[in-house]
Amino acid sequence: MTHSDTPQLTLKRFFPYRLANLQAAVSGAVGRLYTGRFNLTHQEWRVLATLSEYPELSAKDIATHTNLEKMQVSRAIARMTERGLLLQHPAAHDRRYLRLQLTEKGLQTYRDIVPLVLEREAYLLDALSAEEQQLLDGLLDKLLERTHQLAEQDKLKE
Amino acid sequence: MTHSDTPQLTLKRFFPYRLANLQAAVSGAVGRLYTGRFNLTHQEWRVLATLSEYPELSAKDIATHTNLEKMQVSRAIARMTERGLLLQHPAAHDRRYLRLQLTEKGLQTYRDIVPLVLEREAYLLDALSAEEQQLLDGLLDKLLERTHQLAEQDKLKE
DNA sequence: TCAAATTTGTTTCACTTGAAACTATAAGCC
DNA sequence: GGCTTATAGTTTCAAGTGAAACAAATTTGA
Repeated sequence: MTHSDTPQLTLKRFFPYRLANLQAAVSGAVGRLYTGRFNLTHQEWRVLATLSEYPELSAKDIATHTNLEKMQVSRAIARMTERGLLLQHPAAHDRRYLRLQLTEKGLQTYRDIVPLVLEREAYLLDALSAEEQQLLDGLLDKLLERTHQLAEQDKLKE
Repeated sequence: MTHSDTPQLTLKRFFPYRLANLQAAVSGAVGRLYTGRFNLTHQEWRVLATLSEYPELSAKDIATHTNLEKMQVSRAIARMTERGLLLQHPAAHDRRYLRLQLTEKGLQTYRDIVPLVLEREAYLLDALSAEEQQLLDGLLDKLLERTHQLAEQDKLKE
């Protein structure tokens, strides 16, 4: 290694940068499917997908499931309710909780979108062999685990 | 496969969702290094890194190199100039162009940050074996290529 | 039992952001 | 040359965002 005061950093090879670019591109590619025709934001799509999978969650639960802030969920819910995609009822056992329920229109929207995004996901992953896909899956998990460790470390140092 | 009207989608296993979560976590982990102590935004960091690598680029060039919009670059440049991190001179041959140049303070800031982010990148990637790292690199490239194809397709359909 | 603390969800306020309009300069074309 | 078009960068304006304050309901713990 030659002598140098500053370690080398090449932005184009910097992993966080590469990951950010890929994510933005993937997010855009999938987002184009539901922002235009279905007029859903990214967050609304997540709420829709989560409620389809787990009916009658509360806003809090959705925040947990979707990695969104409770505020973003609150706003997504408000817009979706306004547009007739879901209904809110205060829960009987604890009136702080909202029981959220997709309307038929909400469910239909979900059913319309799912094939589109799955097809696009499949197209993306088709760039990889089955083995590579499985490997990628594991790599993402390992990396995510590390970010949790870093978050822990930083929290302690605060 | 059992019969079902709607193909299955499990948000937690949905690749774009997983990628978005990982990216947010990685971006956060690295961002914490320069947002707090150095008071740089994500975009300012990219501009700083790019100018360190390629001195005297124009704003347009930086936008290209960093995957930022020209507007974001314009704003980053304005803030960084104000804070004494860089200088702008109109280019002699074409006065529309800005010749951007890091000041000593800008360079020093860069030199201070580089070891921190490189260390963090290394820590993240240490979750993977050398082979896995190389593989990941290739996978990201292949996937990125696919997103370009999708962008092309969508552009034509517009 | 009832005051303090906690939890769920909303709202406010200041800041950031993106799209489009705009300014200034240069290039193309007759 | 002079008119149109294109390009670099900035500004404006409306919409989106996050942090923190807030309201309402519930739990805790003397």
